[in-house]
Amino acid sequence: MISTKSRVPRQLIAYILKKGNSYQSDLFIVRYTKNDKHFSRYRAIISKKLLRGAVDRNKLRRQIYEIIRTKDAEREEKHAHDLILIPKKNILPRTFRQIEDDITKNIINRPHDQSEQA
RNA sequence: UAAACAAAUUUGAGUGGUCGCCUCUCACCCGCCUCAGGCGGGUGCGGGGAGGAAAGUCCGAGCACCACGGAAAAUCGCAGCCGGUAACACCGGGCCACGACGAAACCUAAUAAGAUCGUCGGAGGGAAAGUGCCACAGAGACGAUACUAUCCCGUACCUUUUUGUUUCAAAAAAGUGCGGGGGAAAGGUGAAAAGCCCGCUUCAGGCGGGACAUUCCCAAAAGUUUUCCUUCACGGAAAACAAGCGGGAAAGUGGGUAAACCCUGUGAGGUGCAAGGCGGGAUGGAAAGAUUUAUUUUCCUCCAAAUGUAAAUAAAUUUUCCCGCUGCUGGAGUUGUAAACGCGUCCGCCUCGUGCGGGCUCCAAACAACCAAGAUAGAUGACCACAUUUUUCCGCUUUCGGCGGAGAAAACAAAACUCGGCUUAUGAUAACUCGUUUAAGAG
RNA sequence: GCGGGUGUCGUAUAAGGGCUAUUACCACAGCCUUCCAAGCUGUUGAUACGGGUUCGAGUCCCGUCACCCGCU
Repeated sequence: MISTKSRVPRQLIAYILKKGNSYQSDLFIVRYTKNDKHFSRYRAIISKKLLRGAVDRNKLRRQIYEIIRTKDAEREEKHAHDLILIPKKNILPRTFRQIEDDITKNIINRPHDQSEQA
């Protein structure tokens, strides 16, 4: 789990989902915007259609936040972003290590600024 | 007594370490307002951090706002009795000619049924207010009907017999066919047959009596509640409610189905913490709708412009939500010890009873201790090591099997204002109770 | 969080409490054709699950499960 200030504030979520830029990794749909902080903020949203029980849904969200905490927690960045991660259906059979690889390679180390310029 | 199986109740998933999350108290630091102090942010020590079902949202409440002069109707529930309770569709007790299964006395040639007893279950008012439905089969399924059998009358004169006669004709009786009528005591059908039983009688209807159910009255009563008296305690008295049981009277009706409509009694105003209150409203986001202004496009008109119509975009205006605090965590609370009464159950004793004494479970006065979840796109996770169980693969040994290594799994499932129940999911391990089976022993 | 609704062969649909549960497409088999298609004939296959009421439930009542739709 990451602290409250490292998570995207609640009132920005609707705005990011509607107006933010978007791309997909192997396991996630990602929507993001720039922010004026010196660190990136994250939020994981899991659909009730993906996992029906509340226990499984809470566990997946905690694992995602745990990966972000160990790999990216409050890292200093010049151009930080607010990111929302939405898991896709093919995340279900994956182990913790496989999810960790996908987030590290495709999301945290991705140069978001280039895609904006393009 | 032991073992196995099954059910109910209680318990609710190992240990340690690293990093990390939410919240509370205290201390320190920073910033702002003000100078008692308050607000915001940060750091550190310490405390706390999901369940028996948090679930389904099926009932009952608290709490909050809105509406409201009263009554009735409609709609939606509930349904024998007493009590527990804030309340309930929950729980406990006892009742029932309510149902199922079992036992066996009496009766009987024997069986069945039946009064009785035991166990389990029961959404258990009313079918004598009315309406509807009851397939197939069957005569008939509820204002009864007329198939078979049966009785009466008429008729045919086909058959037989008798009387009579030469014969024919005629008459009577029986049988058969046809028509009309009487009529429910017999049958087979069916889940169910005009309610049941007994006696007398008729060609057949018919008559009388009994038992049960219904209503009213009377007497007593399981049980419960309240009050009073007395006592160390046991206890006693009175009043109220009282299902069912018994007696008497009336009525003179009787198939089933009300989880069919309905009738009777009884209850319910609506919305739900996203209720509601306070603050903020600077910027921004979402939704809704309208107005104004500007631009662009289309249409009408047209030489063109302006005006008008429709659409899109932008800006402004309005409302609601998004934000912070509150409601918000202490409540009909939980745990432990446990008196007395009482229900249940087991054991012993005798005078064998609605008996006495004792043990256990439940219930529970009183006392003590504790209250430490309050998140808000929603706080408990990840990794490592060890231990237990199950399982897969590989290697060694090899009769079942054992040893070593690697991997996987270890229930159902997570608060969202708070309680009381119900229902459903799961059941490692342990405890206790009841039941069944087997084995051994005793009578 | 709150509320409403629906479950019938593989698919889409019928069925006043009274059947061996209807019809069409699909599937399978046969006929027809040189072969395929079309056509004809036949077969298989279902009341979501568990109880209750009733002589008798797809239907009535209760409880689960799955799915769908609203409010927010």
